[in-house]
Amino acid sequence: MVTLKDIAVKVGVDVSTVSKVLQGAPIRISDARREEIVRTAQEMDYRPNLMARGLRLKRSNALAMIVPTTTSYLYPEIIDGAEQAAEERGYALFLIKSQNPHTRLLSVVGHGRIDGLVFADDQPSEEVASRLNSLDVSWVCLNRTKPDDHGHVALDDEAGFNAQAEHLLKLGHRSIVFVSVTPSSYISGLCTRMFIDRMKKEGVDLPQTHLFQSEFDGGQAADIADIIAELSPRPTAVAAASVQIASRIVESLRAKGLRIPEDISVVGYHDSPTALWPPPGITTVKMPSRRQGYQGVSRVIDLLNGVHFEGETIDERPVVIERGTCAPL
Amino acid sequence: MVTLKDIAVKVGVDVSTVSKVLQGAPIRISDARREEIVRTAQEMDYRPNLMARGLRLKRSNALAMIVPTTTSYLYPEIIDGAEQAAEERGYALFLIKSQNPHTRLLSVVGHGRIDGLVFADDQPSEEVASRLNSLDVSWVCLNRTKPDDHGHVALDDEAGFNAQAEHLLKLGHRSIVFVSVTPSSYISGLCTRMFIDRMKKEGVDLPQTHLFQSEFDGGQAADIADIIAELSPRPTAVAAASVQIASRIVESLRAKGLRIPEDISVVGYHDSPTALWPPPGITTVKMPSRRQGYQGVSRVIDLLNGVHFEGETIDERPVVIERGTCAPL
DNA sequence: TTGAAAGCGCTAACAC
DNA sequence: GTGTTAGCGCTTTCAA
Repeated sequence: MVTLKDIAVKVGVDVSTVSKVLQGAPIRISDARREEIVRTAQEMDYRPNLMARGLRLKRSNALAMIVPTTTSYLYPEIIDGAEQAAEERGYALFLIKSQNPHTRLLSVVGHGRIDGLVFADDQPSEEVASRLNSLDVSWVCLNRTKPDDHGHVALDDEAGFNAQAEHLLKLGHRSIVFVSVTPSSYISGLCTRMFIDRMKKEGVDLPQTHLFQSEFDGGQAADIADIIAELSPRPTAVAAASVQIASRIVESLRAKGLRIPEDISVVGYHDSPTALWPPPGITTVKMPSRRQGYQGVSRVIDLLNGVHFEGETIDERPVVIERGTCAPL
Repeated sequence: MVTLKDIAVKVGVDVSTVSKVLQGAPIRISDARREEIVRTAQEMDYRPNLMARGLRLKRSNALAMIVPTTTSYLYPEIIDGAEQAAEERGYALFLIKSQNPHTRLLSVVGHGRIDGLVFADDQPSEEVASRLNSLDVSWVCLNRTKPDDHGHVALDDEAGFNAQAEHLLKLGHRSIVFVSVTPSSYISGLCTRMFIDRMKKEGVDLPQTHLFQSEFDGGQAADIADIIAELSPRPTAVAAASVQIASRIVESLRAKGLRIPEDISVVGYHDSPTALWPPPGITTVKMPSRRQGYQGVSRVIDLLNGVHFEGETIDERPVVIERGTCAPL
């Protein structure tokens, strides 16, 4: 392992000089010296000892993002955004599989090993949260279980479900089914309301018989599709709060002999590889998940630098990705 | 932040004494003292500074596992096993999303931040491998692209495809299709051969027309199912090298009006949540992936402790999970 | 322009 | 039984 001292000895200067030069600190030094130091460091493949630096600076320059066990298809995008932000700001980003309770998390994050955390899935319990604070670990959540919690980086689901509703309305649909997700966050519990409200503005009422609930991964979607197929009069469109649900519904309705989108239009929510099945894919509302990951990391780093932060909603516009499961009435 | 010194001052002893007591080192000290030190540490919620310890010991006690971008369904099991091993041996385990090339990996692993790596997906390039070695980072791979590479923790796919073949043979099938995966590792390139060899032992020959290749995630499976359905005489069983492929084939064959398993039996490879679709799920060969993750981490830790390691094949037996897509001829 | 020195929190060899 | 001491590699203040 090559240290600052090795370089210092080789060049014939003091370690502190090498340290300053390598950091690009604004010191006055002859260009020749500076160049020689930099070159020598490269030649020797010098890599700073992060433990020593961390001990001195009380900073590890490492972040971790907690992601769920189930390989839910939203996370690759979030992770990509998060990694980009981390890289841009010179931080290392690790992933930790989320587990409940988060007790093991504390020993992994440890003391000084990780500067900040992004909870991409669930949220820390009161106890874990206060331990994190006492360990001086900054953290933000991407999901919300309560409206007024510790700083969050949330998606604008109101805009998302608005966009979904508008897409169907624009195509002329008025007899619509909405399949929400089992509440797992503050927002998912409200999605039915958001969708209904937007519909009501257009004078479209959704009766109770047109409201369903499924697991995010599409668990009960097949049963729901059975019921939808039997409704009379048959609705002309189905909006689902996840693309997995939409995908399953398309499969099930087709299996019953219904044509999608000719007989019924189907639209999902969020975009992911799942949305490509069945081919040529599900029409869906793409939310700015990548950006959410990016901002999550950015905000944690800001917190570390003393920049206060109350919470944030990503204002990038939702985009309807048309893949052929929606048609005009 | 509370340090050893804080405790030492409070109790009225030296830091080194506190250090030794808290590590449970075999020193002679009065029980009263020892008890007081331990109690005080607890009361003050002492947490060792991992940077300081790491600097001193030249060990971070942290490992990372490289997992692929695509949320392939095998990984949850591998990760679970890996985390268990890490926890048992007192290591923190982080996940890093695999990326090609691995250049960013080096800066994330840094110098001293991570003691060892498990590559769960691909393998490091020559260059990255040599950098890791020069950084004194131990590593193992779970996959193999070459037969005689740096120490691996591999699955016994020979036994796996044997078990798959035997299951179909035992049910009386003799006209069989095999769908392999696009080679991504040393083993996956050989899977067709393993299956065929086992079949040949029983006097069953697979003609070229009965051999297909698909992406691991089932990409081309629908097209392949189309061809299978038209084969004449129609084969009585399909063996696939992934459960995703099997799942897609079952769906496609059923969509064409064939009954599974009455008309054709289908068996997958590996087990995962995907195997539950379509209900009640796909009959498959479960490989010891959990164990593979566990051993991967164990071996890295062994390497760190100077225990040499050439490579290993998990000898836990593959198990056929019967879910109803296979029937006797 | 450059160097000396202190110290981050911890461990371990050695002294008493 | 317990304390002294040195040092891991780095940064930063202060001195020259």
